[in-house]
Amino acid sequence: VPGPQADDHAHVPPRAGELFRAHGRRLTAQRRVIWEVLAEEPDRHLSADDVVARTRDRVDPSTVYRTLELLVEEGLARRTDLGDDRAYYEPAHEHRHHHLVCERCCRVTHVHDDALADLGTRVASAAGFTLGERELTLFGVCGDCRARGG
Amino acid sequence: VPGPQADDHAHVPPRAGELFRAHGRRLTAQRRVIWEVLAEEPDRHLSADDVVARTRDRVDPSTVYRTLELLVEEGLARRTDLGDDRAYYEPAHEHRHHHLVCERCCRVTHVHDDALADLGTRVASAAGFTLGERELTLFGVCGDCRARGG
DNA sequence: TTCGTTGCAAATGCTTTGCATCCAC
DNA sequence: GTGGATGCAAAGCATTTGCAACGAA
Repeated sequence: VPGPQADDHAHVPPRAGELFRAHGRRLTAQRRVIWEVLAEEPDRHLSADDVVARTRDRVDPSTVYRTLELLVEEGLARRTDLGDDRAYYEPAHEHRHHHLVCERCCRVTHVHDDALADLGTRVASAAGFTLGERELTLFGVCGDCRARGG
Repeated sequence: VPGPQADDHAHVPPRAGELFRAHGRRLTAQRRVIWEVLAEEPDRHLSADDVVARTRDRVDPSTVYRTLELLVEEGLARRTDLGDDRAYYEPAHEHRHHHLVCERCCRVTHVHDDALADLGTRVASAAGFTLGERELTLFGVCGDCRARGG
C-alpha cells in the first residue's frame, strides 16, 4: 500500500489527457484533481457531493459538477443511480458490471455482467424489450451482513 | 368517461380509509384527492412533482410530499426510482413487478417478477448477496420504438 | 492570442420545516 | 375536545447559470 504522499500525477492514466485533448478539451489542474479523486476510489462510488467535499479546498463546486458531467460525456466516468436520489460516479475503466447495494450497511459491491447473462433474453421474450447498456442496481443484503445475524 | 363532477368518493377503495384508520391515521379530503390521482393512473408512474401539478388547486405541495411519504410508509404506495433523479410513485395494489424504462420514448412498462425468476439465485451464488423486495428498474428500448426503426 | 475553463455569486427548483389554524374522530 | 393534518411562508440544499478573469494550447 503506497503512502499518502503520492509525488505527482502518477495516478493519471495518460489516456485522460489524451482523451481530453482529442475532444478539444483541456486538461486543467482542477480536472486532474477530480479525476484523481475518482480514480483513487477503486471500489466505492462517489456522489457528486462526495467529490465536492474531497476537493473543496482546491476546486469550486460548480466546476466539480461541470467536470463530472464532462467525464460522463467523454466516457471517462460512469454515472450510476444507487438509490437515495443521488447520482454516483465511478471511473469507467472497468468492464461492465452491475451494482449490489446492501440495505443494511449500504456497501456497494459488483457483480460481473456474466452472472446475469440471460437476463436480457428473458426480458426480451417476456416483454419484447431490448435491454440497453446501462448497468443495473440491485438491492438486498450482502453476505457479511447476513452472516452477522439475520 | 365521467364528467368532471364526480359525485363522491366512489374511486376510493374502502381499503384506503380503513387502512389509514387502522394505523391511527385520518382520511382527509386532501389524502383522498392524492390517492385518487395515484389510482387513476393505472399504468403510469407519477413523480412527486406530477402529483403536485395535478392537485395544485386542491392540495398544498407540502401536503403532497407529506402524504406520499405516508402512503409509502403505510404500504399503500410504492416508491420507485426510474432514473432521472426523481422518485416515482404508484399504487401498491398490484403484484410484484419490475420496470422497463424505454430510453427513447421514456414509456414505462412492467415485467412480472416471474420473468426474472432465477435472478436472485444467480446473484446469490455469484456474489453471496441476497436480493431484497425492492423492484428493479431496467433501461433499454421498448418493442414499439424498436419496430419504429432502429 | 484565443477560446475553453474557472471561481464567485446569484438564481433555481425541488423538498422540508415551523407554526398557527383547522377538522376528523 | 384533542391531537393529528393542513396551508402558508420561510428555510434548506444540491445543482445550475451568468459573467468577468484566467490560462492551456
